[in-house]
Amino acid sequence: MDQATTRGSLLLEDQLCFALYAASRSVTAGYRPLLDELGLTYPQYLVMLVLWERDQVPVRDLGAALHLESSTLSPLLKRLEASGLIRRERRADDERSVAVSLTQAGTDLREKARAIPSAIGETMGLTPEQRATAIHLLRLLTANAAGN
Amino acid sequence: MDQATTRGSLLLEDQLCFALYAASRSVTAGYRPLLDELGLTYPQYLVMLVLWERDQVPVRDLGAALHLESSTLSPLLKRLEASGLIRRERRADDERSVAVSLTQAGTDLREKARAIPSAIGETMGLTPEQRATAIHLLRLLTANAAGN
DNA sequence: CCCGATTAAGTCGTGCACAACTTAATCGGA
DNA sequence: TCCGATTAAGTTGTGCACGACTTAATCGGG
Repeated sequence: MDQATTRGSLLLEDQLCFALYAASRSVTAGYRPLLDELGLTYPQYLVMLVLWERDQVPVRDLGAALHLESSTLSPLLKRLEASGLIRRERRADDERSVAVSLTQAGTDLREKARAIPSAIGETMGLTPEQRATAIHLLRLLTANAAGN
Repeated sequence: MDQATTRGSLLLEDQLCFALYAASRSVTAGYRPLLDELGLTYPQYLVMLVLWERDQVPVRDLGAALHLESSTLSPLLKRLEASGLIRRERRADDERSVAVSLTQAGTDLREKARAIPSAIGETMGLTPEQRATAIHLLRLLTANAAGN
């Protein structure tokens, strides 16, 4: 590692932040052709992942799981509802809260999505060890930046 | 590593892609208060980084450096021009190309930006070794996903 | 019991990000 | 030389992402 990486360099190529930004967009671009076949965008896919794990999720919990604001989720969920994959209903016990649940079409889509993680894992081309290291470091980054 | 990480799990928490997505947004959020003081957004800051390295850059080269389409850069550059930091001029030798250059204000902003990388490095809180590993893995990911 | 504080969801405005397309200039082989 | 192909930049439309704000429901101390 040269000295430029250890201090106030303004060189683009030195920046972890840029590597992160580029990698994130590159990976979501890799998902696009696969998700197009399911009629989903990448953030919509993430919402579906949460719902396939646990149905009947309040918008609040979706936001907590995905680190997204209600101002991002509300329109996104409207689009998922319009495409027939989810339902949104006010909870009877707390009228402030809206529970998101899967329709039959949303439940069925899970099977078509099963092939995606391994297909993506393929294009990412990391060894399991590299993958584990990457996840570890990214979680560190997320926690540190957020916990500021 | 449990077996869920090695195959078709649809669990959100297993996904490298989500860790990447969350970390990227988390880090750019960390930049926001610092960049607000310079009147820049994060992608605008990346453009300025390129220009501080090398002035008189064609839009095409900016796109190549940042992996961005002209449809993203054109409006962004208009906003930077409107805020007085850059100039855009058609090249005389090739009228298709537009060269982007710094104004005096754009050049001066560099000094105010010098403190940013170390401040961010602080909030990221990785050791130099972790940082190098992260950059290495992210570049691998970017190259593999793009080279598909 | 009530009212100020908190909480959940949503609206609005701005700025990316990208696909599909358009416009205009340059290139290059027949 | 000329014209079809390529290239550079920009336009348009859709969908995030987020800050600032609004609306409505619930909470909780006096």
